[in-house]
Amino acid sequence: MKNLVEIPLFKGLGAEELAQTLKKITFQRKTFPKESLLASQGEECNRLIIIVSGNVKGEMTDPTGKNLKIEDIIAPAAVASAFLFGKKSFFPVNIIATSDAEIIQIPKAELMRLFQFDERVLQNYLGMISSRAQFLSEKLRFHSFKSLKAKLAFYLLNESKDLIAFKLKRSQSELAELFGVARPSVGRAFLHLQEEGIIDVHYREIKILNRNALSDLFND
Amino acid sequence: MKNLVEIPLFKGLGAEELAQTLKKITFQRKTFPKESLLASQGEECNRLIIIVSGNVKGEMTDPTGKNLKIEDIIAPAAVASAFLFGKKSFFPVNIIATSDAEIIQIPKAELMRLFQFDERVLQNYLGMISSRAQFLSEKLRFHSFKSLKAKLAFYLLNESKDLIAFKLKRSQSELAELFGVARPSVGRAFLHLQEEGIIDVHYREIKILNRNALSDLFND
DNA sequence: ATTAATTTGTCACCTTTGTTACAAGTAAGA
DNA sequence: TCTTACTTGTAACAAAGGTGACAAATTAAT
Repeated sequence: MKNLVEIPLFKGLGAEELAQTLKKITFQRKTFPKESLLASQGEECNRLIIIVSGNVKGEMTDPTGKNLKIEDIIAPAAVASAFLFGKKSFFPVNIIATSDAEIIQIPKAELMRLFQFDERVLQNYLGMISSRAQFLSEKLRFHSFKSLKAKLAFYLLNESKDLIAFKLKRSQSELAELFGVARPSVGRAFLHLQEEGIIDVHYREIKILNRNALSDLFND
Repeated sequence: MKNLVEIPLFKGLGAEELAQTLKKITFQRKTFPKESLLASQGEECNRLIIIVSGNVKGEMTDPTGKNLKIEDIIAPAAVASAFLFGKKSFFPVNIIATSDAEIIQIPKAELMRLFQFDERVLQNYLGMISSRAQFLSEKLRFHSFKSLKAKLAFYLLNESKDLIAFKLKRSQSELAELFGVARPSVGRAFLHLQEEGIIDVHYREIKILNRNALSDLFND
């Protein structure tokens, strides 16, 4: 049983302080087995769900029936925090446990009371939903790149962190899923970048030979 | 001089009530002439900027020095609200007035005080960021539809509002821009749907002949 | 009603990505 | 070490969408 002090929403509060605060509100604490559904796309979002331990993912179902993974959420983190206060408060994605997961659920009204009790919790929550909006905004910018090569170039530049040579954290299959394209297409895109002398690829080892050319690909 | 009661952040507050509340905090009210810079890329985002009247744009300077317009913001609206409390608390773009603009600026700490004075303001702010996230999420879901036909089918079903025949609000060129494809491709997609007997098209007049087939295009 | 501007239909050809398939390379465990 | 599972390289063909062009239809403006 993980300690709730480690949760971002409660950052800055001491253990005893947190215990006292939590006594004032009503909330649930429960566990979900791997692969189970915590919430489904379209369901009413009337509570804050926080992953205390374990991992979950947000997944959108696309028209061909394939699932497009939007995000991995690794404990400790909140789910659907940005959708709790909107006009249409419905989950935008299916929330699925990718491991056994322990969560807490706080009803919306109780969360508001929590904000009144402790300004730090409010600060934390504002930070969480703001970061979420930033994340979505970046994801959208990413999807707006027209060609696969542009997406790959953007991804590689971000991954490289100013290093010339580095190792990819994901397989080509995972990249294909992230980019929403077929796996061989990712292979081809790597091949093209290599043929153009922009990068050097050997399995997951990447060497950036022409950083400017790489950024030109998405800075049209 | 626009009335601040019309601003979304202060929705639900009466004029007198709002005046009293605003007396308790420190904030700036000022005007910017057309083309002037309200905030620059990289600058710390430590205040909420609300456009009371006029229009501004967000513009990004890319590595090669070109300016790329990211977003238009039309009064009344908040600027960079997700960057005030987020992890990356720097303006990601230059904020430039595209007309004479009247704004108010509330320092972050004063905004927090405002949240304490009036829970409705907090609710409004939470709602604003939530709506933004919902907007982004829907946009993302739309982009996740793999084929143009799926996007078009989704769009047509949403536009139809249970009617069999209706008139499109947008031209094919506008749809092309919305979908991120070329204009003739939109025309082809309409043609295909017509050839398949799913819809009947005559310029902007649309008749849905097979609603199920239409939803199948993005539902599986 | 007539003209001008915009929108739409459609064509031919090109590029990118999807699909399927199989061989070869790599990593991790027995 | 050897085996097994997974990842990568690559090929051939299909399908979707991009591009540029032009005519025809519609709408807006005079």
